[in-house]
Amino acid sequence: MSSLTKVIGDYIVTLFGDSPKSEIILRRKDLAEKFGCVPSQINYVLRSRFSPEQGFLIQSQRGGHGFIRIMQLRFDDCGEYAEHLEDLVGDAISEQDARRLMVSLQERGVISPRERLLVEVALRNQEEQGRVLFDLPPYKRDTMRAELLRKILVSLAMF
Amino acid sequence: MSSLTKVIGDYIVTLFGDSPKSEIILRRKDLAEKFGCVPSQINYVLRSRFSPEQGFLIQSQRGGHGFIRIMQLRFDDCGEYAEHLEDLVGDAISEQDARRLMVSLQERGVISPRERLLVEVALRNQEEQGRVLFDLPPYKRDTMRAELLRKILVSLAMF
DNA sequence: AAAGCATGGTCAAAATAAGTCAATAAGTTT
DNA sequence: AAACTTATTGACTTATTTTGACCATGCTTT
Repeated sequence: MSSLTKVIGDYIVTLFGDSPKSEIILRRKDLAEKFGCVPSQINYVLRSRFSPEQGFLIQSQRGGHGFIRIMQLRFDDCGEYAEHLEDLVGDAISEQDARRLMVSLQERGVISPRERLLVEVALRNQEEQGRVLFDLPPYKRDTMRAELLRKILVSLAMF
Repeated sequence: MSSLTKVIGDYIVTLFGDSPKSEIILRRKDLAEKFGCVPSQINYVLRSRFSPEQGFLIQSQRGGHGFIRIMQLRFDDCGEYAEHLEDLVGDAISEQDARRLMVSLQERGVISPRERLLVEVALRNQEEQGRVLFDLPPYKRDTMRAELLRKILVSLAMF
């Protein structure tokens, strides 16, 4: 039993396959018509299968000549590496270990210096807000750090 | 199947490309005639595609020998550019506006697609935690989003 | 200086198309 | 079968483009 969501998701994936391009453009209305569903179902498909966490970026425009553009930023066979990274980060990670990991990833060319800077800024920001705004205990901050780091690394796990 | 607005916008961009100058001058009436539209459509193109947020400044003059001058903003040093970015983000920014800004920055080559992906993941993570974990009101989330985005963009601008 | 013509600006309506949200429904897991 | 997760729907909201009527401004010619 295949859900409509899966069918539509698979169809979108084939659109990527047809050309070597890593970007496709759709009309929400047309897609909905093609699969005989309400337009908002397309939003659900996109939200559940083509999120940034899954390596896709979406850009859309409403109104006249509206469109939905989906960009794929990820190789398909990097699942193993992503899993490995998830293991490395784990459920909780200290500030120090996080930094060590980032340094190592940068040295191995997995991420660029700018990307590392970006991640560090994001982590520090979260850390500071957790401490100052919500007075979170250290362990909670470690798990939240791990969560953010995992999401970021998995989404970047390509190349 | 491009909108007229996009066609005209693209045409204007080619005008910049033709000369090394960072400034062009045109006649609203002539442009409207060239593309077979009402003159006010040109105003719409300018408002929607050549705003200060998108790196352009516009001067115009009515009457006899009226004209429209479009200037491309350029920044001489990183600090200035960082300041500009901070202004663009402001104290609070919606999810949509943040995404629009990222798209525009990526299209202008200020950030790479990977960097944009990374920022989106970080923003979405913060958004979700603010909503689910702390039940923050929308405005608070907008200010926190602005804070994170400002930190990230400024740090990248300095790099 | 006034009148007239040549430009550009503003605003709002109409047409079009996408997004959100919450109520159900349908599957899955325990 | 209860609880939980995932999928489906549709009413309502928001955004973009196109068009046109009306307004403002600045040369040019009297």
